[in-house]
Amino acid sequence: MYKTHGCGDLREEHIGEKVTLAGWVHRRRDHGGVTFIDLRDSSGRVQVVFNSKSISQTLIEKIRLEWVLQVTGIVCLRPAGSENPNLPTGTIEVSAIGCEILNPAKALPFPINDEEMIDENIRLTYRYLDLRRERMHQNLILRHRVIKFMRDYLDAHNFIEIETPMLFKTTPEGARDYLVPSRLYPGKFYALPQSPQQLKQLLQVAGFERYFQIARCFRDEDLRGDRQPEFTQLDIEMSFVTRDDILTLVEDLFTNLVVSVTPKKKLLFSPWQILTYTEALDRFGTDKPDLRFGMELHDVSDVLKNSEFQIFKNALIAGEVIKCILAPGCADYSRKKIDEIISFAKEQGAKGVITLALSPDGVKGTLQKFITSSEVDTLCTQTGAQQGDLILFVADRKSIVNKVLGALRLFLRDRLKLITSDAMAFAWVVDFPMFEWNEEEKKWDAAHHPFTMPKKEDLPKLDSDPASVLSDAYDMVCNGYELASGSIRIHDRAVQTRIFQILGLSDEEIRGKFGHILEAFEFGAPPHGGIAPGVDRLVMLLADEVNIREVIAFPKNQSARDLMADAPSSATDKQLSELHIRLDVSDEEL
RNA sequence: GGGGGCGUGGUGUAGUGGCUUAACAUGCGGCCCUGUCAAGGCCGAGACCGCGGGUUCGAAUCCCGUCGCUCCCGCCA
Repeated sequence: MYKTHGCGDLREEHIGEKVTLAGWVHRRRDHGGVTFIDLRDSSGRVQVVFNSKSISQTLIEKIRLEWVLQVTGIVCLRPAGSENPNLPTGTIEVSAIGCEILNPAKALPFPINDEEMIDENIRLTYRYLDLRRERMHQNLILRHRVIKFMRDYLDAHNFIEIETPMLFKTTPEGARDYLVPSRLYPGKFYALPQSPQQLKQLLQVAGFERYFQIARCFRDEDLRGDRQPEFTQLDIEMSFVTRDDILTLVEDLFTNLVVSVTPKKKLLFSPWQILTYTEALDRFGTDKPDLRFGMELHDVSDVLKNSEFQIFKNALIAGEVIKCILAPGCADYSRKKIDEIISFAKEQGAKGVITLALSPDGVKGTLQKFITSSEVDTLCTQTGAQQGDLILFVADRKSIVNKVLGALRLFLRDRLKLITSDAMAFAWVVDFPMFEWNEEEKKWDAAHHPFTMPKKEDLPKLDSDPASVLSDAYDMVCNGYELASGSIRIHDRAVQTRIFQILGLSDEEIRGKFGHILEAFEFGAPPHGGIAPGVDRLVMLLADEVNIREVIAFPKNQSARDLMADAPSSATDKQLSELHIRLDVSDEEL
């Protein structure tokens, strides 16, 4: 080893010891006769003092930030008054008696000893330097602890971790697959898994009643702050369980994880709330509500059913709804602030936002002239609106109203700073619809995925009224993010085949794409179900980050490129020819 | 595929029609300095303001296009 101790591990108990350290120059303070260097390694930092005649002064003067040094010295108590209370090693220092430069460093493209926000382009190009920074170190250490906790917990609960292949099979449903061309089979492709869904179900057929995996998943869709093309799930599947068995286990896992890994986080609900999908949409306008604050949506179609206000009147005649949220204490909002709200709502798909301000000198806003005082009274009673509140109405189809007000709720959350830091509001959303109508392709899509078990009581409605069929699917949500999605699965060939048919797959496609799993169901498949919490998103929340790139060592940028390695990149003609691939792109595109 | 924001020395910012020979901090190079911890002091190098076109007597600044990054919508079973 190049070192006897970690820089950050030295304490007063080491005083008098001769130690050898190795690490990076975090900061240097050159006073001419004496030079201080803060040496950093993965354990932390310590101040090294160079004032001995035994070390060449010209050598020390050359040293710059991020050079890699090996330093031998004596651990000393710092002179009285020169302690640094901001450093765990602040009461001691290492008086150098020898120093070797292991590797110098060029001038850095951006500072490492500083948490200044740097352009993402540059950070990602020099990701290995970005990761040297304290914040990224802490994030990746946190990620490690989270994953270790999951493994330990599940191991203690008799789960078996099993790896499943990355090279698997493309499926017709779901996200766009990443395809991998096959050299040995011209014109054929593997697909990288969107999730190990089928494999974990087949492991249940195989008798592994409690399976888990820290599983990498791939989806070739556009990126978002909380979406990367490859991401990590804690994949869990269990046999002979009902929905509540899984919810109970996962709730216990996550509750203990947060308490133990990030004790400063406060769990707002224990036990967690359980909302139905319909309830979540009605009350919060989304199936992944942020429950850290109230500001619920109110359906006021009834209160305003006799309104003379043309927009409301027309909406109600068309069978649409009028819903509102209250912006507390915003009755005095200026035209400009209200315009910001309206333009945000329009981006979300609203035709507009109708306002009513309950200001001390009477009601104001768009509705002022069109609302009776008894309507105002009823409105206040029903919504809890108070003097000083601004009421924001949207009238439209229910789905649009929910989407817009749900987004507006989050907009106001940030604008009005409504959230307590460190709050974690976990909840379950259950009873999702089985199918969603795909207007573009005029067919039914699986709302969760096609292996989800419809609710038993809804099975008879599969043919007559697919829209009303609910499924045994559930989401875990937290602070406005979907952190996990799961379901009880179908384990019966006939039901599974029926679902594929409703989704518009031909018998041939069903046989070709899913024959293996259908056949497996005929060999004694146990009832089973599972869930897959997203590791990146969870760590992101625990690390107080707003982008999952911050908790992934080498992420892609928003255009799905790796700026450090410059991927994706061209393949050679030889590679392509071995893969039996001819390109259909112009030279400029290459 | 669509919309918003951003793009100025290595980095972070200021400058939004003439005061600019583009400013400040930090980093970089040099000199001084024996107790600092974001050390300090002095000196110096470093950006034709993402790129292309236009308006104007005059453009970092206004307009158009384009590229890149980012956030959002679509998409994400």
